[in-house]
Amino acid sequence: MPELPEVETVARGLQAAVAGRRILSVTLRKTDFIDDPAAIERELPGRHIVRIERFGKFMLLRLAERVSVPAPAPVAVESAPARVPARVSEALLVHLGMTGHLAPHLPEQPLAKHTHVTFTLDDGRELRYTDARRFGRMAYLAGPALNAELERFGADPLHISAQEFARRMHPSKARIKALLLDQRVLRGVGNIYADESLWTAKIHPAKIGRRLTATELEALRKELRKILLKAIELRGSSISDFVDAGGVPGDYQQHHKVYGRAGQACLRCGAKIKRILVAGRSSHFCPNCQPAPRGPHHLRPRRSKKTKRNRPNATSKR
DNA sequence: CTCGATCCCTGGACGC
DNA sequence: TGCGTCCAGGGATCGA
Repeated sequence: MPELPEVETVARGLQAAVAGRRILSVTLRKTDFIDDPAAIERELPGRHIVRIERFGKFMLLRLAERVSVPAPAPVAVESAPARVPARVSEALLVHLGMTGHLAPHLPEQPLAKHTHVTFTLDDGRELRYTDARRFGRMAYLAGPALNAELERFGADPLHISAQEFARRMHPSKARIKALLLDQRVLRGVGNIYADESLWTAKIHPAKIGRRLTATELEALRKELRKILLKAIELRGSSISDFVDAGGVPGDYQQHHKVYGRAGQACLRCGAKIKRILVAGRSSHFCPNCQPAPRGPHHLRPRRSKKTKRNRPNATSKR
């Protein structure tokens, strides 16, 4: 369930483990979660991984500029400025989706099931990406395309100011849960931390953004930040199979107050925690501490759907 | 603009 | 033990 704290945990692990390494070669297997597989095969071999950053739920593996043999200038023009190569920022974007893992391995370690990408590193190890459900995403992006991609996303919830938070949340007619999950508004919040922060701030998930008071908005911003920082400290929540880059699970799931506790007693007031669908996601809340907004349309029970699926194996673009 | 619905995908839980 | 069904959810997309 990689959300901001889990991705931060993995990014820190990778920063310690593989920053500075050079990629020697790339092996792709299933590629339907990769924007442009050929670009990865073409651009990554030979490149240094300068550092690993988190951007929302993405990891950015920043790549060093390609070492090019400087062609001697045929004519030295005395007044010409020194030829400075244009700095083009380049990165490999990795989104872990629901079940993605990116971690270094020794080459003799057997390939885990669903290993779709292997980067051979210059110290002999392999950086492997596995993702059973392939809800993740991988893309090589450079220059304007990289900037354009990053600009699609909203503010980092760890660093957003009170004013900016209110500016993004308050005018909206959307439900607060939908706003928290909308990566164009805030980048990095997913279902777990949305529910946890709404419970702590005592706000009903179906409340409309513009109906939140200034006090509620600020409580929400502060609680969200506090919860995310605590979760980072505990290396994330391991509720399915999340592990960090070293294979270690996180501990924050021990601290969940509402997520996954439907039917159990609210830890504040003892009322029974409910679960409803808001913005298409199961949302856990205390009906007593987080009173429903006015109107009958806020308390739909979760539907039980039945769907069928059939789909041949894909091995191309998205 | 915002909504729900639908799809993608697989492993795990559960009922029989 | 095995099979069918449901469910998890981030994100894209589509029509209302």
